[in-house]
Amino acid sequence: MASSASEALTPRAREIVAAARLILEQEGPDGLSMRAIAERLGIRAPSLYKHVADKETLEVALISDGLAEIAETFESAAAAGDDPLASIACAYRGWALAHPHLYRLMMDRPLPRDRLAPGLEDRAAATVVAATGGDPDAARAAFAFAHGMVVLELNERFPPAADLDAAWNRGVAAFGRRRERGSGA
Amino acid sequence: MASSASEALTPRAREIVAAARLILEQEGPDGLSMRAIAERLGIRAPSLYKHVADKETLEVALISDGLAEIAETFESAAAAGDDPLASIACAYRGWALAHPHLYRLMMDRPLPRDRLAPGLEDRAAATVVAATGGDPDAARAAFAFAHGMVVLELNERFPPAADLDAAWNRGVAAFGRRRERGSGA
DNA sequence: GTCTATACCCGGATAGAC
DNA sequence: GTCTATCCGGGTATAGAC
Repeated sequence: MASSASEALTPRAREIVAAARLILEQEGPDGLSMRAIAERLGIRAPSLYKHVADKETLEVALISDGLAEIAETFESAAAAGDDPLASIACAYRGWALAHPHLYRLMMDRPLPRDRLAPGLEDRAAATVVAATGGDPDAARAAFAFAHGMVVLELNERFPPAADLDAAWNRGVAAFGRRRERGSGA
Repeated sequence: MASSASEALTPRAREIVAAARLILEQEGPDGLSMRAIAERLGIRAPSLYKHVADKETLEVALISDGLAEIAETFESAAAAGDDPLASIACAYRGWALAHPHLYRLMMDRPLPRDRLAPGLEDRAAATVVAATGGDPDAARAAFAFAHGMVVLELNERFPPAADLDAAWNRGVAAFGRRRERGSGA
């Protein structure tokens, strides 16, 4: 199943993307230079340009891979528990905290929609919409809440003593599908 | 009333901060170089260092000023309408959309708490806590929601057709103080 | 308080040899 | 496909003259 945009790249280019990701996750965005990527592969920076057009292409590949991973994570989470929105929220937070620099790279700018695999963005969104009972306003509000919580947590914006789990629960409860009488199926 | 941290700076330093703010708001963070600031003031970059220690000090001043403005905005909003949380949310969104680059400078990193005027952060937070009926979890969730909405809107993350006002209303309703029977006073 | 000159670092990217 | 050499741009910041 082709879920990663970097699969359209040559094998060598995929190695370069993989090296870039390691550097990004370990050293942050300031460490992600073409020179550093080349060094990790044991070559010189100019050689990279035989395989990748430019740095921006590399970043698009990283963003695309991250999006695909989030979509997969959402689908697993939604299928797992009896409270899809809570499961998705938990998965979202977990993924973001596990990949802070990649998460920021993905979120801190407009999506390069014209360079992503078609349907990728919708795939991630669909599970959230479903979990909010098909209400797009609630889905967007829930997305905003989750992103806000994650990014404020990453940026150490809350007081150290703050109970972030409680705040998460408060938000998830606010946007969850209203339980219907009887079965939800 | 001393609400702005840059009031502790010399008059010339405040002129520099003002120039920096104009550049930041008009050209974004990449345009905010010491050279550009100096040029706007009709001097050379090295001269700035007679008045300001370094660039980071300048950024702290910008952040501090922005925080003070937000706190003032919140206080006015909370006092104005009959639904404080909705008023604050509206003020928050309005301020952020009016100052996108400054907003990001303020939010995209940990707060330099040790370099801010004491009580400044709490002052902004207090109105939100009050508007959520004193529930800190709800206040944090509301903060996260508002920040998420604003930053996703700034980053053009929602579909162009999305009704963001509706999403805002959905979130504000979710975190607002539960109306008590009779009067709220 | 401003200047010139400059040190020192970094980055992305290209040309052309091998 | 990799290399060396290099271009060209940018940035913060300091030294020392005036």
